[in-house]
Amino acid sequence: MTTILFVEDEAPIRDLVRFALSRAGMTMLEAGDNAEAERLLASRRPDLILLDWMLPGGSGIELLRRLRRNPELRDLPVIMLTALAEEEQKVRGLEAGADDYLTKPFSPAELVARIRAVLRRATGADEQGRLRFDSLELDPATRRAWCRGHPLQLGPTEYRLLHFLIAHPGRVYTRAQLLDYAWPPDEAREERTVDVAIRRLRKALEPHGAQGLIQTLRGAGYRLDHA
Amino acid sequence: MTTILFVEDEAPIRDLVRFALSRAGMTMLEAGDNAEAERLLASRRPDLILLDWMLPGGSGIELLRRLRRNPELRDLPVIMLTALAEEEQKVRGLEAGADDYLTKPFSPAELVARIRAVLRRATGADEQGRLRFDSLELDPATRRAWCRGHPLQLGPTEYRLLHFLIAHPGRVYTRAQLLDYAWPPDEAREERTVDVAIRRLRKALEPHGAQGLIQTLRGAGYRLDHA
DNA sequence: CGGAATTGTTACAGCTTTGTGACACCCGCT
DNA sequence: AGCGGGTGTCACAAAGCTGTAACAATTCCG
Repeated sequence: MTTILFVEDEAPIRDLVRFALSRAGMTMLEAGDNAEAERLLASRRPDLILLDWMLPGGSGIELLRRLRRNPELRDLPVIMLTALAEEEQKVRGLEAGADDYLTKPFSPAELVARIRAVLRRATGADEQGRLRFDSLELDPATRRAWCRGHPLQLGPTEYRLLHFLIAHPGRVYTRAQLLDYAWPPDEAREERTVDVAIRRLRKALEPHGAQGLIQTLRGAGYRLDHA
Repeated sequence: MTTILFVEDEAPIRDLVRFALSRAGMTMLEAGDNAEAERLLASRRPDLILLDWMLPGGSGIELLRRLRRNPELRDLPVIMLTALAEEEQKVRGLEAGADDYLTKPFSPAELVARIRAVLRRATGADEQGRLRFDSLELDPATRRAWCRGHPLQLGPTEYRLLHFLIAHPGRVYTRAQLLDYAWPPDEAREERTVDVAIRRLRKALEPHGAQGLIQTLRGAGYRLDHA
């Protein structure tokens, strides 16, 4: 489920956007100001941040700057919301690292379209929101995955792991990173847990002729890459 | 047959639109004001609402807001009609959740094009406004549902749940989302409530040979999909 | 070549999640 | 007030996953 954090002080606009998002199959986290947003980000990680420019107690750009300095949150796509009269600030927003901007007033369809576009850029999904790599395909909306067109039977952990890997193909991740990114953030887990999950995932791919896609880098971690 | 509800107080414009729609193979329901529109919506479900901004006895936006709060009607696409002089109000229409708007005067071709575009984006109901998936069929207008032609005996909750699922087939929804979308928005409910409702719905489908249509995704939620 | 470190593989116990039936409550109807 | 259908919650049963440990295989390095 795609989760959007909306930082906006006016409640009616929040309601409206929540409605538009829910119709598009997304859920919304809300924050009324920067402080609240940061509190929220400490515990939850949305897929995208929708940030109003004008906020009580510090403008949105401040939050944006702080985000970009935080290694954990740096990759979060941000869409800035500006009123028509604030045209010039839009520029500053983009300079500060926003991925896109939207001028109020906007249509729900436009909002959703922008969000999808930005997310597509950020995650490498195609027009339908599907992720693809080599002979693999994964659809977050239906929570299904295929290999050469054959549906894969994946448990929750295997699915999350494949989802993460396919969204970041080619990169090497240590076991610790994978535990961070593809596991629920609850408690501590043995690093070898990852090995077993990788094994289970490989086993699920094998019967469909996808060998060697998940590579081991001795001493470093794992990587999804062409065989 | 696509049915459009046109809420508009000026008869000449109604005639004009009725003509344009009939040439495009659509039928039109008419209402002169909000009250009449709501009376109509109680018994019939159009595929789209064409809503004039200026109405005697309450502006169109009021109806729009009330629509959006009604779970049964929330998915109905709405196109707002505004006069050129009301340009700025169009903004408010979109903010209230209209899917598109049209500025008077407009050409018949433009009207039909907008309607088609919006309908394409909206849910996949057929010409009679019925929803279908696999062996299931559901008619929002009469609030009835069938499985392989056999009428289903559903309580209100089961009906709303099936309605939502069949309108969004294939997608996975968490228990929290289902509570949001298929339950009255009153108060808090236990998430396990969804399990029980799903169970009751499954039980209602079973006798008619529809097993496995409602799938459980461990750790994620439920999904309506081909077995 | 031998040993150490790293990773692959398997099995299993425990735990979390879900299915299921029962029950009490609410509400509209008679 | 009594009745009955519908709904939310709880408790228990069942199923499915997952983490861990233990052992095998592989790689690395001297």
